[in-house]
Amino acid sequence: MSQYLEKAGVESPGVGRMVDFPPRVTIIDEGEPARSIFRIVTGNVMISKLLPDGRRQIFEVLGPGSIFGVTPNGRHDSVAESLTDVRLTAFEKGLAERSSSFTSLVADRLKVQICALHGHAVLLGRKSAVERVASYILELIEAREDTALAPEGSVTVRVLMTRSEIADYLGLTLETVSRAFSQLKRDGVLAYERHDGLMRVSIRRLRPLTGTY
Amino acid sequence: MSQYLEKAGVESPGVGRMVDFPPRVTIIDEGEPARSIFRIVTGNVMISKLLPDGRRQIFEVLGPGSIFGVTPNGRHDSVAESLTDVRLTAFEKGLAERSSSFTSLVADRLKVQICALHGHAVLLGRKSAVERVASYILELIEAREDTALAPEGSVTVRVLMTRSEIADYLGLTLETVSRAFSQLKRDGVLAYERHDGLMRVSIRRLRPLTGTY
DNA sequence: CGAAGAATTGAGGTTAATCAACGAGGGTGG
DNA sequence: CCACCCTCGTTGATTAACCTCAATTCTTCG
Repeated sequence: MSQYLEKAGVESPGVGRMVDFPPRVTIIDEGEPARSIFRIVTGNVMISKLLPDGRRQIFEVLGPGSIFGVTPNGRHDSVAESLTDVRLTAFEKGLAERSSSFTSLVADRLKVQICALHGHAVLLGRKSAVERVASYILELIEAREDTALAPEGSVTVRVLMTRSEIADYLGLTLETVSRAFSQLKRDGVLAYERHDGLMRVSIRRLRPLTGTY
Repeated sequence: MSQYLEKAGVESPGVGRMVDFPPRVTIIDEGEPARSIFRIVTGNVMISKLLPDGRRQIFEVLGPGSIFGVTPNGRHDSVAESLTDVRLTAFEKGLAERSSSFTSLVADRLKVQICALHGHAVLLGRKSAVERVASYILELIEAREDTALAPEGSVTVRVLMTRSEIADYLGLTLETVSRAFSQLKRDGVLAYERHDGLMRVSIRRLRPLTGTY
């Protein structure tokens, strides 16, 4: 387990303890014995796997309410790392498994995750580079809290991941991701000047490019 | 729901009813309202999604003991079709959700599935064509019932899927899959003459080609 | 035996990866 | 405060992997 977990733990027995992490630190390492199940209170967490030669695949980017650290055997099969500042609730594994209300909460979340993984498999197996990036941006838009505004017009999103992280999420190289962004910009699908992650997106133009609709 | 389900149903109340399907028929269609949860007794089931333009991605091939037809909302998000002759147990959704023992069985299976989907995402996002096919064959070997024999030597496996189905599973074209098989054959990793799916595989030579170890 | 579906193989094209250079922004230390 | 460095992003040139199109063979089944 990480250093941060030990330091930041605030006991709150029976409910789970609060834990905080700074951006881009490892929360769970692959192969580690599974002691806790985590629930995201605020922030984002990336779940990934590393091949022995260094290739990485990120398969999920989780937000508030999501659960991670669940495994079939007693050992974590993937890496979890913070993308932003993160606040988590950590539940002791054995304890959590005996609570039926908790179990059904976990089961519900797993169903949502499986759904998302199915969609991501389609993206990885069957979509072109531009389709992948377009799908990614649409995902960002749909994940926003203020989901109300402008369902079909233009919206502003903040891209928190680096080009390299997006590449590892979409099964591309960072250069290809960058080129796809540039093309979408040229085509008037999205607009940005500074490299601060903020971009204005035309949903109407974006949606047809995702391959899904 | 499919025609077969209605015809073949054999009531066995409280436990779930038995249902049989011939090979390569649709068990669940995408978008269909979710009424039942299925458990495989014998045979194999493929879970896939179709893009509007016809591109298909198969993300799981399930065997005995596996569960499918579980969704977060009340609607199926993917297609389930039989690969072989299949015998299933169908559980009424509402009923199943009220049984806590059933819920925890489902949860356990979902965890295993998520694990498999993670591995498959790595394959789709980061592996070469030959690595994908090698991984696929290794998967077949590990899924066999008679898993005892020859842990490191040569084994015989039966490839049930067509090249086209394998391609849709591995995110490739059927030609690329065929070429990968041919290459593995040339390199002495596997051997076969007839196109009946039976092949002799050297696990020792196969494993290093999967990219995972 | 003929037809249809599946697998193989070849030739050529396209997409994305690789290799490489450069610019912008942010932080650190002199 | 400024120079430097480092990371991140962008873009160009080239290469490699995989896809597409096409022809041929194998297998099964009526």
